Amino acid sequence: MIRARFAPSPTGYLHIGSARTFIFNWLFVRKHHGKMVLRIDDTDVDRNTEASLQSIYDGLNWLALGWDEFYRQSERLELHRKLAHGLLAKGLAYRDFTPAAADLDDRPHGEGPWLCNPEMRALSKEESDRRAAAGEPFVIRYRVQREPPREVAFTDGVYGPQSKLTADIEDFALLRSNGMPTYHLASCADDIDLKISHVIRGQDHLSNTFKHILIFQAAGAPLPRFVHLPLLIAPDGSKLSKRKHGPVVSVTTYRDAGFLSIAYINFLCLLGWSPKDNREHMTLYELENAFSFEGVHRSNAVVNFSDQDTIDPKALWLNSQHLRSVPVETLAPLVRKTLEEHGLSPYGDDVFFRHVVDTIRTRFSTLLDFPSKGCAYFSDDFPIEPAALEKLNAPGARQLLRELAERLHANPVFTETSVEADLRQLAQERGVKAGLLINASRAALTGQPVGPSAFAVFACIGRDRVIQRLRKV
RNA sequence: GGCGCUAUCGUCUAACGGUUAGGACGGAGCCCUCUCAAGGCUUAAAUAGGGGUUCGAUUCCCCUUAGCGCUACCA
Repeated sequence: MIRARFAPSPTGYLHIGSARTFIFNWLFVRKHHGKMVLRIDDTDVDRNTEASLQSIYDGLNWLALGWDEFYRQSERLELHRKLAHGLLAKGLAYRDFTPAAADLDDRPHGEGPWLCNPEMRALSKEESDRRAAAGEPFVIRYRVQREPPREVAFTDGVYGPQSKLTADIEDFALLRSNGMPTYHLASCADDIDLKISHVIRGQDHLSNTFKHILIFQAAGAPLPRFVHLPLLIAPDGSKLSKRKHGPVVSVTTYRDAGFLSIAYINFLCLLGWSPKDNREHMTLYELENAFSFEGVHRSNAVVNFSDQDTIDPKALWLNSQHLRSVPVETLAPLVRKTLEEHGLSPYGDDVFFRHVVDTIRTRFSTLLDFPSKGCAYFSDDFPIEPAALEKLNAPGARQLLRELAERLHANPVFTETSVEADLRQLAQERGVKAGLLINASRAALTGQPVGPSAFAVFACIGRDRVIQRLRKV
């Protein structure tokens, strides 16, 4: 049984890189009919916030992929502590009574890496027990094998065979002096307990994996398969951070920019992964079928944004692709919701609304375009753009539009073809090019010089409003 | 400093030793056309550098360089 987990820690909003990790986990699980576990890694009490937990839910809910099981590490602390004390009892870990370094610079370094505090590592059991009983604070550290050093090895699902000597691994902490587990301990203890078969996470954990393997082995647990994903980075090669790059890195930014979640998912999948057959615009179903770790890259991928353009152009392009290709039944409710958020409500019934959405969506690239560029389709109160005004100011245009209004009024039939016939006939009678009337009509009806075929516009605005708008030009 | 990972157009990527190094976004141009998109076509744009191995290297090996990660009682 395939069991994968996504384990964010609530120390910030849902990060774009985390979202991609979640998506890759999800795709892998779904493809193999496994279970997706959402686990909140909240063992760092000082940095956890309710707000970031909420942001994680907001982001994940928007992606709408779902998960099968849910856990919070803070509710499983006994399990973690039990493992740490078990290792202590077996001599595989030891107490370190050295006070925590207040400053990172206090750490001993320079010549080679810091490996351990030999005095503490050598403390006798009796001495260690005595000092602990006396109430002296301590951290529990894993006792990494030193003499002789041995090789720790595993095969990564993306990066292939990996190995490291224990001589290069420091005696890392398992349990803090405040009794809280460290990330390494909690993560492994839970992965063991939750029977995680595949640990799929960011490449920043690749070197940590050796420590994790040591914990798994000490606990006598079978190793899961480890799969590391290349990181998402900024155009300057630095890692994406909110402080430096602003809201670009937050998932909700894309949601609020009018993205379809499938487009965002599609975009993220293409960062560090490829179906290898030149497909780019893919449905969720297609992604699910195409996904495999074979196609995952080993180098980091740049999210291409700038100060002026905070959205990656390819993401925008994919959004416009999905906007015009998702079933209109799927799109219409999203558009309706967006309109409502902007104080607009569609004319007519559902069928008519869908027709309008279907007509105008082909030249939009985000949901936000519906209330802005599409304003005239949902409200009588729309701005006239300067370029549209020019079309209206063409010689004779306004007069002809008013005449057209009366022709349409006189004709009980109102369809794209009937309107076209009426308009062309009028143009011919008055000796003007149809294009003049066509462009002026679009300008009058929508306030814009650009848009769908003018006759489609007539149909989308509706007979009564068309006549009303043309009469008052 | 130590250990590890990585390196193809501006960006995302394809090419599992033999290709005129392919596609996409973005750029430029053309076509289509009632406008604007879309769509179609064309075009500019890349194998970090140096050594090997090989008949032949984007591809395999080594070195250099650059970037990234870990090196915390953060995750």
